[in-house]
Amino acid sequence: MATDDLMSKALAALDEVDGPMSVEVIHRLVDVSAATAPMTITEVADLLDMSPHTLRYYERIGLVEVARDASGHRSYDAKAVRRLVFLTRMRLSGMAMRDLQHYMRLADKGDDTVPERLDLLLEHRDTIRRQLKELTLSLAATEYKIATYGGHTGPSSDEEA
Amino acid sequence: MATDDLMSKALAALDEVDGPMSVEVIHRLVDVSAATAPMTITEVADLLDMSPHTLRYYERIGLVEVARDASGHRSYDAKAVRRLVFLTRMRLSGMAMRDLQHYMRLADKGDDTVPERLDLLLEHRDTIRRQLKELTLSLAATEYKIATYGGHTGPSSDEEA
DNA sequence: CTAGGAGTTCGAGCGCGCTCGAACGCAAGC
DNA sequence: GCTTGCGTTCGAGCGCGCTCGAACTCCTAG
Repeated sequence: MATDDLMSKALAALDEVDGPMSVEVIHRLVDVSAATAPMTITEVADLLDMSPHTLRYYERIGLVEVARDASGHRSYDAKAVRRLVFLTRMRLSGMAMRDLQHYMRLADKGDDTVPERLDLLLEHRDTIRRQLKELTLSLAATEYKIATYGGHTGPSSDEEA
Repeated sequence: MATDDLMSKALAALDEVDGPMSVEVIHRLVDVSAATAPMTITEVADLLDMSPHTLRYYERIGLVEVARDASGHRSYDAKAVRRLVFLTRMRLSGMAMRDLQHYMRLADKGDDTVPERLDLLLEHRDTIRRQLKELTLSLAATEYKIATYGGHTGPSSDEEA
């Protein structure tokens, strides 16, 4: 089973599945750029498919700053929402909270930190690539096992190897 | 950016990275089939790149049964090692402990449970496929962001969106 | 005036998958 | 005999990323 073989298998898999929510979510995230008016916590939560609890959590660990309205309620302006979209996207792709904190501290420091941020992104990209490769192998292994079961439905020769 | 475009990008990524350890680990796992003599806990731990602590943990949550030698030390026979290889592979591919427990309970019940186990595997395969798709999108998003930074190194137009 | 609902802060708790430490057992080597 | 080293059991702790509940405030509708 050559590596290229695995690749094509993985690709085929990707084509087969029409990601029920993931794709949709990302698309939704992309479209938020149009957001203008400040939003309430529940609106943002609904938009990003997360709980208000989590939004408050993100704020308290310093990932995002959020203004308050007259009565002390959070008011998410476009910038905050955009940042949360970015955060969500990165979290979805498996970036660790501590890395996001790091990244955001840099972002808050200004444009001088762009190169450093770029480094973080490049590193993250490599991480994703590694994950992709591992998952592809896992897929192959799982499909092999499935074939073992599906191939001959007789008694298993060796009790779960 | 069409989906096929993303696909090819992901594929290219897969080709670029030569997984420093993941591939190697899997290969090693595959080759263990030759194992014959009972092994000590540290030998198995070294083989599978995990700690003795973790091996004991796997045993105590019922994933695997391990015999003891005369002085009460664990003695991993070929069957146990094979099972651990399988477990490791599945864990690496992200199967949850509770699912593995379920699967192993079934395996211990005998061949009647093969269809049910097959279902679990099929489900897991779909999970991996979904993850692959999500990661591919994440990769695209990250590369887009990188391009944003790499493209023009001037002041960021909108402070981390 | 009162009840409801949405928001607030704060600190604690949870599920996962380990990870560790303390206290002990056993066999080999000096 | 005694240390060294590898193993044992048991229960507790940890890092992550939330998740929840209690107690409170504020605004609105009836």
